[in-house]
Amino acid sequence: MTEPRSLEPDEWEFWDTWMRAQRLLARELERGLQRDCAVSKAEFSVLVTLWRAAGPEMRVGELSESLDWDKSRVSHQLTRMENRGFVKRTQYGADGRRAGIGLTAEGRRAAQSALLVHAGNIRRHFLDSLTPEQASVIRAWSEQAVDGLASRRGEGVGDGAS
Amino acid sequence: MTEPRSLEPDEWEFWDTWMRAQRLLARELERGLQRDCAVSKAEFSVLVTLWRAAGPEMRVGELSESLDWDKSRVSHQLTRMENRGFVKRTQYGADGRRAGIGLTAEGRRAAQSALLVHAGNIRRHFLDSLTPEQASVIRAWSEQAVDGLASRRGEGVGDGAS
DNA sequence: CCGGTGGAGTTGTCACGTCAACTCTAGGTC
DNA sequence: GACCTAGAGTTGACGTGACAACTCCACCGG
Repeated sequence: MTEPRSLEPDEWEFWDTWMRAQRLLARELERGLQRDCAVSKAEFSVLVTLWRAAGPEMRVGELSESLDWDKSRVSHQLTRMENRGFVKRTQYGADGRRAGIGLTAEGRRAAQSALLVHAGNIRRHFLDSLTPEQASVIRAWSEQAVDGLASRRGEGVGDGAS
Repeated sequence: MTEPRSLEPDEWEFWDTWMRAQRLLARELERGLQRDCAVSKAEFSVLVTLWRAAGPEMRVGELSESLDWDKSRVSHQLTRMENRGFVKRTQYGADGRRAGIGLTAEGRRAAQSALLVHAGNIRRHFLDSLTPEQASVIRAWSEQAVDGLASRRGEGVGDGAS
């Protein structure tokens, strides 16, 4: 009974609609960001993470973990953003080559305005469309889904034994 | 009051968790497909669409519309899949160069097995994790979101004036 | 001092996705 | 017939994302 049986038409339709909704929402938000701020979704994530960070600098590893991105992905993204002038890499130790990552002035400016625009779009396209009941149900599902799926990747949750 | 004000920390957390859940779910499903069937998400979409189609052939335009993908995206994807041996392009008219798209035998085989595996994964990671209440709320949200967002792209819904 | 091992970052390669520019054909219009 | 336009498909450039191979340095044991 555990073997995969195909889905009912009803279930397929549910799944399709759900995926489609996500895609449309993501698309809309990305377009908004691109149109109003000339910033991509990936750039936005990096900008905001750096902007919200405690200090003026972050290490690539921290960024990678905080974004839950592959390290190489972060590195590639930083290269592009360095070319655009949003971030700069600085040396860490004397001769060590560990790089610190910091926002440039333009990066800070972009982060601020993008954050504002994005917040507005999230509110308009998502939060405002939810009834309180929907919000609480969806919130609950999200949390349980993250728990269930994240633990599958060895993130050290629910390890149990000390 | 319509001007974008930033989100409350509470709302940001909600949004982050929700996005994270989607990302993890999508990642898990894509990995499953890749691991068990050696087929990517994009390939899967094309395979299934062609497989479910009425006739043995489809036009690029139909595929594009059915998937809600850019035509150039479809074309690129078909080129890759043609190289992999999943689909083939055939000529349409005598000398006209409009291409018909069809599955190869291997494409049909891949479509079948991928469909089965994917269905199992969707059930395991998504459907089975939902309480009936969550299912109905999420379904309702999806539908309303698709309506709201799709109309924004001139898909001919709710145009009102004749 | 030498070799090994492991963590941090980078780089290369390839698939995916978007946009704009292009080609080819068909169907007007004169 | 010559021109023009519209639609269908393709192509190229570029940003994005995943994965594996690589470089550097630090540390550890001999």
